[in-house]
Amino acid sequence: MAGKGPGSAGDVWLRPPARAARESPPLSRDRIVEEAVALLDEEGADRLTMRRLAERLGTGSTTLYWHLKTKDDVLDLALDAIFAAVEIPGDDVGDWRAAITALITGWRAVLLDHPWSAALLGRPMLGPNVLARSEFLYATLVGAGVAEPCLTAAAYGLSNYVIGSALMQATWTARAEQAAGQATAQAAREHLRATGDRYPVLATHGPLVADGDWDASFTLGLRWLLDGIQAGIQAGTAAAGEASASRSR
Amino acid sequence: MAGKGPGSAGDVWLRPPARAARESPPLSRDRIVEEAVALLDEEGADRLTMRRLAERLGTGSTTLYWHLKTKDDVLDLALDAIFAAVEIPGDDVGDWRAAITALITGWRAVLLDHPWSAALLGRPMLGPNVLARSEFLYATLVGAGVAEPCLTAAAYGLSNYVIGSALMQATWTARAEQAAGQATAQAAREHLRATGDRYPVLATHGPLVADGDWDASFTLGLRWLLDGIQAGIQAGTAAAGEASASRSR
DNA sequence: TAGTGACCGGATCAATGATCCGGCGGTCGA
DNA sequence: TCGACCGCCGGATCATTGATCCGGTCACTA
Repeated sequence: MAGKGPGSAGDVWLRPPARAARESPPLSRDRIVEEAVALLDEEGADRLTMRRLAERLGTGSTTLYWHLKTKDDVLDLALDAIFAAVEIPGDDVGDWRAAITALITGWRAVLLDHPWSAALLGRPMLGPNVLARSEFLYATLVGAGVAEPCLTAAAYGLSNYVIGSALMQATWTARAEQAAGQATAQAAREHLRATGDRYPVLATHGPLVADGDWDASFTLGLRWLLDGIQAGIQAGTAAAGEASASRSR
Repeated sequence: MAGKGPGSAGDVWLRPPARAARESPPLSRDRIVEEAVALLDEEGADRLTMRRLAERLGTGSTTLYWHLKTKDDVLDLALDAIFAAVEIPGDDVGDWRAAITALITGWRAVLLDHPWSAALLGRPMLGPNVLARSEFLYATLVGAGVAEPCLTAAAYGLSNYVIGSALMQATWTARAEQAAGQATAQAAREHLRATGDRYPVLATHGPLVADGDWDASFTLGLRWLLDGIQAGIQAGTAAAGEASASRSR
């Protein structure tokens, strides 16, 4: 009743302190994204709200919209931000297989470190961090001699494989501290056992019966893909050599 | 003003017709899911709301909650429902590679036919349709002689590969009639060209510069995986034979 | 004929994404 | 030195959405 309107110069105590008197810097886009990642890590994707994010930043929720257009921006930026942790192999690693293995492994580790990221993979990833790592992937493949029919297939295959693997594992793996995942996996096991007569092989050999070694399976599949790519290189060079030989003849 | 309260027996014209007089059956869970799939196909995932779904079904939104517990139920059921269209190969197909190729290809086709499904892959898939196809996958692998270290890796690798591929392609592919996807891809190309100096290889060989042949790349990667699995079989039998030989010796 | 249970929906609630519009305070030019 | 501009902030508010309360209708049965 005493107020003359929103933000009117009422009692000093009701006004926010001057910007200079605050401890925090003036809220950059980077700070928002950083806090968003922290919030996502701690509470999961469905708990990320503009209000909650603003609260953690000590600002009003509407302020965020000055730095970002929509909530999707936050998610896109957060998704790209975590890829900064993926180390791009230097020139000191051995062959191209080692380099790609290192990159893909790091990619996977990041996705699993931030389980919420798996659900966001269904959006265009055009951030600088992601692009830089894709650039390295392509460059390494090209440097290894992978030619165009196989090049796209190799890059796609590797990317899709990591993404799919991380998505699946994040779906099923229960972070030790979170009970929900455990409950889901447990219920799934139960469900499978209950209907075991309908799915005999799944009930015996399937996943979930005893969650296998994700890492080992991933590594094995990755090796298969790399073997295939390598075979493609040799076939390509052989064909090229053959062609040049026949041409010179 | 004339009404005595919600649902009170006012004018006949205001009351819904008797159930028997209606044309549609009494709204089963199956009918809801069927309509949900149609709605998702036509308008996409973000346009699926309980109200809109109920409206299409000619009922009130609250009625849906008698048949389903939450909206997630709708999504889970819809996701499983589309897999009914994946044909499980019969015994007449040739070797195990042909059978698995057929299954995986069908799996992929379904995911691409319903682009909204890609975004839902991050949830436990325990529906009967999905389980039946996973059962077939495992059974075929076991029948082909894939032993346990490779079995999990093979099943996971194949599943993850399809899922990742479909997710990526659904993200980037523009349905011809939808402008949004075209615009995104176009903007992405533009973006890549603009920052081409930072990503030289991507700008030349990368995707997006000229969207490659998704099908061919997918097929190639699938062949690599199958080759790896096949090699695993032979190595496994060789090792087993060796072990038994050394044991018998 | 009275009662039971499957099925339906208007009104309503809380949470959320997004926007309107006004306000502060530092800075820059005159 | 002063006043106008601009980058930055936020209270109040709106529309939408998922979900629930509670009462109503109807077919069927005893």
